[in-house]
Amino acid sequence: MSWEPSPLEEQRLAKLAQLQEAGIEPYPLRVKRTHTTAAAKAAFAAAAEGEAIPATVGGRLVSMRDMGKTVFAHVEDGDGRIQLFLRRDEIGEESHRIFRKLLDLGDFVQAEGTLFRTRTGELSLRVSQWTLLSKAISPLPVVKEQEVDGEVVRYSAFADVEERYRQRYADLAVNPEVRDVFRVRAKLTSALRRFFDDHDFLEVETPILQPLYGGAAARPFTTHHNQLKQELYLRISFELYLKRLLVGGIERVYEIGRDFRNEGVSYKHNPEFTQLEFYAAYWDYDDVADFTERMIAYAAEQVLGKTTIVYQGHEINLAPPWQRMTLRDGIKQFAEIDYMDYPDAASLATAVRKIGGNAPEGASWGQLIDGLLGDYVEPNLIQPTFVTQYPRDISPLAKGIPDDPLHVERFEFFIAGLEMGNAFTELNDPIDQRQRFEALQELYGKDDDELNPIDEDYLRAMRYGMPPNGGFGTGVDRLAMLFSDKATIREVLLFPHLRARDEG
RNA sequence: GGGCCAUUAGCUCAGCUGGCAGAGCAGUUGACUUUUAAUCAAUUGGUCAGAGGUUCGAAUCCUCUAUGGCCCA
Repeated sequence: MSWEPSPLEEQRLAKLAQLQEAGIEPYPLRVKRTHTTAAAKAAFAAAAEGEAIPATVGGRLVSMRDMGKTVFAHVEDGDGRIQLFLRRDEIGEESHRIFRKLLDLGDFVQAEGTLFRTRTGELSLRVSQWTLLSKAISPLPVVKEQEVDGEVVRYSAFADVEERYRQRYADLAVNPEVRDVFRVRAKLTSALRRFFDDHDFLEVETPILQPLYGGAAARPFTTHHNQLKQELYLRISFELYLKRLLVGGIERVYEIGRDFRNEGVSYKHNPEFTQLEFYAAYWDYDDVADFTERMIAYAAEQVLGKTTIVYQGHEINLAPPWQRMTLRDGIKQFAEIDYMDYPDAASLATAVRKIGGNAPEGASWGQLIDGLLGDYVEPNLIQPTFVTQYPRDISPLAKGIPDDPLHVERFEFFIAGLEMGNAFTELNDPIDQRQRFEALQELYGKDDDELNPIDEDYLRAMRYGMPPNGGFGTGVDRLAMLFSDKATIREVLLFPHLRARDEG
């Protein structure tokens, strides 16, 4: 799509030409900023009464009030805003005229002067000289603010959800609270890394382009290496690579990175999302659960300064210990079915349909149970909860519970009615693992496109001996939603996936 | 995949049972030397998402398409 200037953009292009005619470089190379807006405010606060503090600030012009011979304007930088105060008899007639006539909201400017308070008490910069830093051609949406009883009231805004995502740069430029969401997100990932680093975990990066995919039930994206003439998949999880590293002698390992799943898009799913996985040798799933609740509480403390958070109107206490229930008890409680009374898929499907539940044709026993969990249990788990002991046939990488042929040592945890993560006592028996993979092929057949191919190299690694270990995975985006009180994953992704649109 | 809703000026939105397409902000011109949603006066700006249909006449009714939102599976 090519760009046709709008009438407003034509006006600004004309101003750009006039600036150049006046000898002003609209995109200069160098900047001479001495203070951020925050530093300027701090310097003024620290100075003695009446002391003249010189400062040069730079930022985006976000408001202008032209009083004739006097102009008030606000510039915004990464730290905040400061008001500029320009008088014709102090900056010169030509400079004054150009500022009023040829600058627009959205332009970046630099202003030099001294700090003072205006009559109404606002800390401002009395400008002696200003320069243009960058001319904006396209008009940003104009957002006006007024402080009423300490509350900032916004009048007019940039609110169209689709446009905000498609033009996130404009969204960020205009809506400061959007920038805050991504500060929270960045604090979250750095807090998680710190927690792992403090517990002797090694951060690693494993292949995103993989010859085989695995570690989760999901359809992959496929791609192609031209020179090698090789089909490749974008990873759907890190699991099988991270566990290879345990074989290699790395005892505690984690990775934070991107996973890709070729599936539907929803308020909690994006085709690419950020995953956190860790594996620790000599741990079982109880150790992992203990670590998990401490990790999330630590992150909340670091990011938000407290372990009690409010999410979509629910007050949630993240401080350990979290409640724990078996999956069987959870389903008994919320769906009023004891699935152990229905030991095969057919009878369980009948029971599910009897309570009005969804039981797709061909669903396995474990898949039916997983469906009951999602439909009946998950929405009720507002306070953090570990749901433990999962059906074996949907958990091919988890170790079985002794003397229980139907269940494995696995938990998922839920907060605010959202599935937040998944963990097991990891299966480290290469013979059992092969049988599990083969059983899956048998149970789900070749027509299930969520079924992973058997990864022979992974089995080879296991045959060298894998220490007993506990593993864990969580969606970082969902944690970011939780910590920033956002109802959709798109609000915590800078550039969420949207369908392509014809732009003419 | 199904249902409901939305799409009108750069932004936020009105526009009724079909009858000249509007407001606020932004923009433009002018006034104003401490304003802050500055104010005052004047003023520009439209492929009413796209295509087709009904009608003397469609932003408005109907059909299809596109994109998005919400709910359901």
